[in-house]
Amino acid sequence: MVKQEAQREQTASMEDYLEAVAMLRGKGKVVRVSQISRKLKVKMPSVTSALKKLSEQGLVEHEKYGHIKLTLQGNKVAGEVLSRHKALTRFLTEALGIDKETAEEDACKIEHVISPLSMERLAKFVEFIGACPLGGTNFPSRYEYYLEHGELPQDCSK
Amino acid sequence: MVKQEAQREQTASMEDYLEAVAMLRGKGKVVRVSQISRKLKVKMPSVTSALKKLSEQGLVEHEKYGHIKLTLQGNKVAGEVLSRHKALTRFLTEALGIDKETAEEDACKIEHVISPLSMERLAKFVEFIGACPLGGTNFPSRYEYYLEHGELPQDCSK
DNA sequence: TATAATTGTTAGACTCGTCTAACAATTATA
DNA sequence: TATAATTGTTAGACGAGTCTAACAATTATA
Repeated sequence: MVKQEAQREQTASMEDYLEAVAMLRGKGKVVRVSQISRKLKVKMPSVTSALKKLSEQGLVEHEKYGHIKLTLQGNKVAGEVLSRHKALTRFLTEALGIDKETAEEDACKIEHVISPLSMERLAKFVEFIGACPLGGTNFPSRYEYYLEHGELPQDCSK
Repeated sequence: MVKQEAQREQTASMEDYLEAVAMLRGKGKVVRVSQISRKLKVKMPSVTSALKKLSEQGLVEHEKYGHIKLTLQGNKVAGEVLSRHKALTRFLTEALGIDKETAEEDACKIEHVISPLSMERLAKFVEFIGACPLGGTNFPSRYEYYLEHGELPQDCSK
């Protein structure tokens, strides 16, 4: 059995690059340095150098002038970042009523610094107010109920 | 009339130093390099060098081996950071039920990256769920009402 | 008060992530 | 296919922020 590459914590920047690759790959086609550059608003040499670093860490496959893809490991990390991103965006738009663009920008920053606990609670919070428009009194206690039991209190109006 | 020093955007680090000075000053006494060092978990030379930079920007007064205090300008910036910090902490503890320690840590990070719009909405959100425990149906529309009119809908149960 | 302990500063190294300038490869097109 | 346009890479500079090591000032104490 081969020893697993140690799972390193990534910096905000490196998480951004991984996330960008995942997002661009989503939109069909091959991922290009120029696209990442545009998306992250950095110059191409910055992308090249980031990809080199991520390759060395086994998170990305990238050969000169060639295709860019995430390894299994890289995919995992990117997926985690992406899921934080999505939950944050939902919270900002759906709970706080922030416009899509600002929400995306904020999510892009906060996703790198928020703790797992807060992240999890935030996601549950979004689920909760989506599912339970908070009929009846005492919102906090209903939310607590949801947190504890994992399901909505009986008297949630739809 | 003397030309005002241009208001510079601060980095997360510099905001941390300003905030630390404001917080430590709050706890009575004179602010010391060693305290800031402990609070921010950096070595003393890092503090010295940050204070030098902030002095040059007119945000802090600090002479060698001497006292450390915020200028009017510095006080303003620190106050803004601090208020974001407090609102975020309240949200995390009161709305999401996060423990104080985690909430503080997260607030310390998020305060540097969140947009003014999201910040304002978050603060209002905390106010809202504090004031209005969300009796009646349809939480989002009530929150909208609050955002638009600046006061609670009539049928908020206390 | 002499000495030890603490606190603070300076100098300089290092990492990270960005950039520009120059060049190389690839792709599109005249 | 020759040439132009685009895309990508390399090399090296730079700013920000941290650190360690060495030294200096201040404060506490024997």
